[in-house]
Parts: sequence; structure tokens; C-alpha cells
Amino acid sequence: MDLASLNAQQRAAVEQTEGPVMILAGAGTGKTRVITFRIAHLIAKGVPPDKILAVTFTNKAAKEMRERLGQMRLRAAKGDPQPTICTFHSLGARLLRQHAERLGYKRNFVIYNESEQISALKKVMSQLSSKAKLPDPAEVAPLISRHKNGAAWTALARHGTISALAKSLLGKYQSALRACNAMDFDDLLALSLQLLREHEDVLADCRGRFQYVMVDEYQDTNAAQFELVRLLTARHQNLCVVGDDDQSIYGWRGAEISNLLDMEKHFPKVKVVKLEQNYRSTNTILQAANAVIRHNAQRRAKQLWSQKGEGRRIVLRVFPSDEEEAQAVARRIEVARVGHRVPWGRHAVLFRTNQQARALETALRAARIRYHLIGGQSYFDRREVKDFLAYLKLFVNPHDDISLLRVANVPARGLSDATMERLLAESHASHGSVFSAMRLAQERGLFQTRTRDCLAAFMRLVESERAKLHSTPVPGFSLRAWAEGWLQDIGYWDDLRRGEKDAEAAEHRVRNLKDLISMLDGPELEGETPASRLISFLEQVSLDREREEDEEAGDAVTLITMHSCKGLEFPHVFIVGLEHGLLPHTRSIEENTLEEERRLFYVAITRAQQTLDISYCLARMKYGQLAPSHPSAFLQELPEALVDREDAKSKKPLSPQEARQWFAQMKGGLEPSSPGTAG
DNA sequence: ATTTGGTCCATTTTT
DNA sequence: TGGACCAAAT
Ligand SMILES: Nc1ncnc2c1ncn2[C@@H]1O[C@H](COP(=O)(O)OP(=O)(O)OP(=O)(O)O)[C@@H](O)[C@H]1O
Repeated sequence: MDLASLNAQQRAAVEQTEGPVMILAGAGTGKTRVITFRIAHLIAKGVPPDKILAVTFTNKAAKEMRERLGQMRLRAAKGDPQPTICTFHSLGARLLRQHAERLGYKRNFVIYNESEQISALKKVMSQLSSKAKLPDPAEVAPLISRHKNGAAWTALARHGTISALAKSLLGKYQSALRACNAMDFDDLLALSLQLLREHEDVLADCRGRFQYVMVDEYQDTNAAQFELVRLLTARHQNLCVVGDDDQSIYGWRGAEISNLLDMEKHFPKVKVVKLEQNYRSTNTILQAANAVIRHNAQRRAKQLWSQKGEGRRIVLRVFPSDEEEAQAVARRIEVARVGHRVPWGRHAVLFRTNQQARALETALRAARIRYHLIGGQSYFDRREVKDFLAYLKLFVNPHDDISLLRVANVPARGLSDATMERLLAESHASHGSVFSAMRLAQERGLFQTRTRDCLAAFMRLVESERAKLHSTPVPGFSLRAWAEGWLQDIGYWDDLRRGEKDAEAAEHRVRNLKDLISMLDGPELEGETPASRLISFLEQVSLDREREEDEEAGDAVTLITMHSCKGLEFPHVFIVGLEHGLLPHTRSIEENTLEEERRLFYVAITRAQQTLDISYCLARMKYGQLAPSHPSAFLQELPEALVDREDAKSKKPLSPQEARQWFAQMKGGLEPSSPGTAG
């Protein structure tokens, strides 16, 4: 294994293969690279690859690490054992799939996403015969979530009565999920923990299996993840964690910086490695990042230096509206492409909230610039996608009430809300699923004949599609063809088209769904039988919401939130919407988490390799109307000497009154003079 | 039972 | 702005 392309500290971390190691270092110092090399080094030293576990923060990071490792291990053959490189949640899913029966689940359990979690909770709450009006399930779910991620109820008590309610509902909620043979996202951690705690043989197995454990982005692990790591490594202590306390940005979902900072307490024999050379950014960018993060009181100070020279200064711009801000970004990207031959793919636009992507998408489309939008609930939250997945889950398990209730009357087939309500009540009375209640209704002759016929037809559909899944010895059976078949039969396509006024929007939905369906025949799906391949598909789309990058080769600008950009790097970065209420976000101001917001800004800045453009707007579209906006206080933390303030020549920010005048002029169709000189 | 058209309302971040 | 929810018409 050639370690020549590492610096001395990095090499030390790679070669320290035994016992606990912590790398605590700033952005861009090669922490992730060390993990990758460490895996390769372990393998080169003769450690069987499948004894190695590396946990990453995102599926994307896992995939990247696998690819880099593949390039480094040139001698590895196709069938060779591979190290396990995945997220905590994927690891949990694998573990639980193997041992589901130990926890009273069946192996073919499905994973519920946030909206299914809320539906399940709603169902449980509706059974509560409480006089007091109950809170929105969407308010309760996050607390259950936090609890499963390791937060004690006492720690959640500040959320008032809701946390008490959450606590009292937890048992029923879990029963409801189990009845559906479903786990929610947090169960992948919580139940994995339960599995390892209650079943010593499984724990022993895992400890033997994963003799070398590495965790990236350790500053953003929560209590449950920490406990998982602790259980796995308590014996052999071969654990290498890497992180940067300044990049902890997931406190809102239970991340504990102390997991990283208290490493010496948890693993007294830990070897601490510090990395100080940044290989990513120019010194201008680094200095700006350092200047900003210095304003945080709670942090470990770090040295950071770079050999990349000073580079261009940071440019700060102001715009009258978010629309114009987006257009300006598009213009800059085109200027760079035409004038300096910079491909689109070298640019990223970073923002605080997914909503902000809208204006950018519009502007980029108008300028005919290709882009890809990372994350954003968009795709898997589309109605047609949810419907389709619910159908699949229903075919896997007819007793999955949540999925059944979603699609029972989609498209409309005579099973109205009233009918389903009644069936639901029947199911409670008979302690069975809604599907069983349907059968009972048939036998007992409940409902009108017409409704009974509808029920019978629906049950026939479910049973016959299930039969096709489970008893198809046909070689070359195509899940895609199968799915398109029943979607056609039930008239889903027509319903989809009919429900949309705009024909283009309808076709868009159809195409969306077809894209997803085509993944059903994907080569990565594991399993011999159609049913097991379907489970594999469902698991894949549940765990990795990121849409398969269509044409990886295509040159495109990246649009991404500041949260999702952690760990990535781009030659040219635009950070947009640096406004009070957005960054820091209003909610964070209310919740007193300013330092985390500042870390978010720090993460965003440190993604840039060569150039950084920051902007804010004087007004932005809010509820369909332009509302005034003010520059973020964080902007003042950028050293003047590093920043070119373009446009805002004078430099004095507009007063709210001047800003209003400026909008009035714009609305009136007058050509306004430039901001800053106005008034 | 289903569709329609209206009103009201929101607003972080993600595995 | 547009999505979610609800009441009245088909
Ligand atoms: N020794 C080295 N020589 C050359 N390039 C390096 C070296 N170490 C790291 N790099 C490069 O520096 C960049 C940042 O590395 P990496 O992503 O591993 O850093 P990181 O510490 O994980 O960053 P972050 O904390 O921001 O996620 C990458 O492009 C990587 O290839």
C-alpha cells in the first residue's frame, strides 16, 4: 500500500491500525481520505476485507468511498469479499433483515418514511378516546423520533405536554408498526440496539464480523449511533473516528458533539491525531471561514493552512429580489463557461432551505443551464410515487394497514372514506388488519352489495398480484413489466392523467413514475425471486432518497442545501440568501442555536476550492409576495480585506424605508437606480 | 360516492 | 405561491 500521497500525520493515522484513534481536524484536511486509505492499508496488511466496517454520513459518501477504494485495490477481483461501507441506517437495515424474527418481525419488513410514520401515528391517536383535542401528529412524531435516537424523555420534557403524549403513545405506536410489519427510520437504529443488547449471540457475531470500525463525520452522530459503535467496539477497541466539531450541524436531530470531544473519556487509550494542512481551498477562503467560526464560543481552536495561495477575493453581492439573485448566478455561470471554459459541473449553489432552489431552477432553466438538485423532498414525496410504493408494500404484505389505507380508493373504486372508516373500526374490534376485516365483511355480508363487490374486486387484485410475485417460476420475469401491467389494469395511468389539468404536468408525473418503475429491473437488486427483489428495491428506495443520477456523465451545476453539502467540494461556490431569518434561520434564532447556524455557514464556505461568491437580497418571494429581507449578521464576520463588495458600492446598507421605495419603483415599472445609490 | 371549487394556511435542516 | 383541507354540487 503506497502511502506516499499522505502527509506525516495522515500516514500516522493510517498506520495506527490497532486500538482507538481519533482524528480531530478542520475542513478539507483529508479526514475522509485517511479513512479510505486506512481501509486499503488494512486490507493490504492482510485483514480480511469483510472484517472492516466504515460508516459514512450519507449513502452518497459511502458510494464514493467504495469507488475510490475500488480504484486503489487494483488487484481485487470481482467476487472478492468487500468491506462494509454504509450509513448507520443501512447497517441497521442489514442487521435487522438478518435477525428480524428475534424482535417479532418478519424478514420482509418494510421501512416507513416520514409521512407513513405520521400516518401510523395518526391512526394510533385516532383510537385514543380523549376528549381534549389532540395535537397534530406531525408535532408528536419528531419527539418519538428523538427518543428513539437516544434522547431521554426527561431531556425532551421542555417540549411540554407533547412530549408526555409522545411518551404515552410510544408503545401503541410500536405495536401498530409491528402489526404492519413495518419499521420507521429511527427503528433501524433503535431496534438494532435492542437486538444487540438482548441477544448476546448476535452481538458476539457482529463483534467478530466487524473487527475494524471507522466512522466519518463523527461530530454528527447521536446517542443511539454512539451506543451502537460502543457495543461493536467495546471488546477489540479497534475504532477510528474522524470529525470536526466546527462542522456539527445536526444537533436538531440529536447529534452530540461530545461524542467526538469526549472521545478520550469514552476510550481512554485513544490516540489523537490532528491535521492542519487544508488541501482544498485558497487561503482567502480559509481565512474567511476561520474568521467566521471564531465567533463561536464553544469550540476547539484549530490551525489551518493551505498551499493553494491567496486566490481570488470573495465577492459579496446584493440583489433586489431572489429572482434576480438567481438570474445573476446563472449569468455568472454562463460567463465563466463562455469566457473561461469553466464547465457547469465545477459550480455549486448552496442555500439554507430547499425552497430557495425554486428561483434557482427557474433561472437556470431559462438560461438553458443543466443542473441537478440534490435532496429536496420533491421526488419521493410526489403523490404518484407514494401511491406506487404503497401498492408495492401492500402486495408484499396485505396486512400493512397504512399502505392499504393509502391506496384502497386510488383510483376511486367505490371504497369511500366512510367504508374504510368502518372497516378500520371492524379491524380494531376483531384485533386484525383492515385486510382481514375486508374478508370478514364478505363472510358476514356487511355493507351493501355494491360496496361488497368493490371490496371483493380489491381483494382479488391484491391476492392475484401477490400470487404472481410469490409463485412465478418463470425465468426472465420482469418486475417492471409486472408493475406496468397492474397499474394499467387498475386504471392508474388514466387517473393520473385525468387528475391533472395541464397535460404537460400530467406527462411529467407519468414520466416520473416510469423512471422509478424502470429501477425495478435494475441490476443491483439482490434476490432470486421476484418477491425478494421487490423487498430489495423497497429497501433501497427507503434508505437512499437520492434519485439515481441520470447520466452521471452529464455536465451540470449542483444545487444543494448547506446541510447536504457537508463532505463535498467544488471549485466555484455560490452561497445565496445570506439573510436574517434564513441564515440564521428564524427558528434557530428562536431556539437559540445560533452557533449551529454559524457552523452551517462555516461548512458552506469551506466547500469552495477556488472562488466563493456570496449574496443576499433586499426582498424575497414569500407567500407569493415580495417581502423585505435584511442582510445576515454573519456577513459582518467576514473580514473586509478578503471581500469585494460589488454593487453595494456605498456600502451603506439600505434602510428599510429606502428598500420599500426601491420596490415601489420596481412595481411601478420604473427603471430603478442601483441600490445603494438610491435615495 | 366522487368531484369540484373554495378557503385557509404555512414556512429548516435529513438518515 | 400553492398545497392541504373542507363543504357543497353532481
Ligand atoms: N495528502 C494529501 N495530498 C493531496 N491531496 C489531499 C491530501 N489529503 C487530502 N487531500 C485532498 O483534499 C480534499 C479534502 O479531503 P477530504 O474530503 O478527505 O477532507 P475532509 O477533512 O474529510 O474534509 P471535510 O471535513 O470538509 O469533509 C480532497 O480533494 C482530497 O483529495
